[in-house]
Amino acid sequence: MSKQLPVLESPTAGSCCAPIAEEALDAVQAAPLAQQFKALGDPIRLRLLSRITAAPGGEICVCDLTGGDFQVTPPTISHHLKILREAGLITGERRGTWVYYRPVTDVLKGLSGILAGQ
Amino acid sequence: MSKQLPVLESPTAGSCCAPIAEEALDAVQAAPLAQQFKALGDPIRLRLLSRITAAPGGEICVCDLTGGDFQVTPPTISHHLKILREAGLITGERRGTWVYYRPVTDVLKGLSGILAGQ
DNA sequence: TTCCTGTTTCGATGAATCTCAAATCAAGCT
DNA sequence: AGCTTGATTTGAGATTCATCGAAACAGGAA
Repeated sequence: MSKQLPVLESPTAGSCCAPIAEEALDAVQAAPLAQQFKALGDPIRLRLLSRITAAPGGEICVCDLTGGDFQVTPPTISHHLKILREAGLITGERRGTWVYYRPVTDVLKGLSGILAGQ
Repeated sequence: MSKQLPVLESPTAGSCCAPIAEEALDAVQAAPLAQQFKALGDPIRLRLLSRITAAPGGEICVCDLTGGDFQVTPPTISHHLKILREAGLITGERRGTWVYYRPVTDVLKGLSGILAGQ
């Protein structure tokens, strides 16, 4: 379910993507964006994404996440990773025993652009 | 409760603010950021913020929000505006009969920078 | 094959959230 | 004062979410 970010076409300045500052969102446009921001709206998920994005090599093993200083059980970690995955913010891949996650930078940059005001 | 965004000092590249790509967030740093992203994680709030940010003159009257095409009652609109307000994303001011809201652009740009990866 | 470690899914529970109707507050007007 | 309009707050109902323990699944090693 790798839902792509519906980057809004900017009718005026055709640089990148229309931020909320230029034109009001309708219900259809707002729904997927809200899902992505909601995925970011949890301290644990924000820290998980932070760890994934800051990881050297652009990816991180789940074992380095569950063993971390998060005060939650592995099932909870997995639950939060799933929400980030379903929002399209990260992707996961199993290689042998371990599962590796990496950020979807295009989606993150898209959200950033929407917030930027340009 | 106009909570300022705790812009993270970047120890390495001292350009603006440390995005999640550079250093992992700890629990203390993540909490206020999560509150702000959570405030964005609702379609109605996203559309409200969009309307506010896109408003000519930089502000908009609540009467132009409640009368809009949102399929919710005025109390619900007011509830969502309060959440955006408490997250520090907008500010409201009463001038006579009507209440006007405007975005807190610094906070929005701060969130954008955190997502941008630089 | 049988174990063992790592990860995800399932089921349940308590907390948080969204929405509305009713009540309350704020400001202007008669 | 009393009345009207606009906006918020309160209280209640229904839904969603976060978290856990237990179970199931995936892959490697003995």
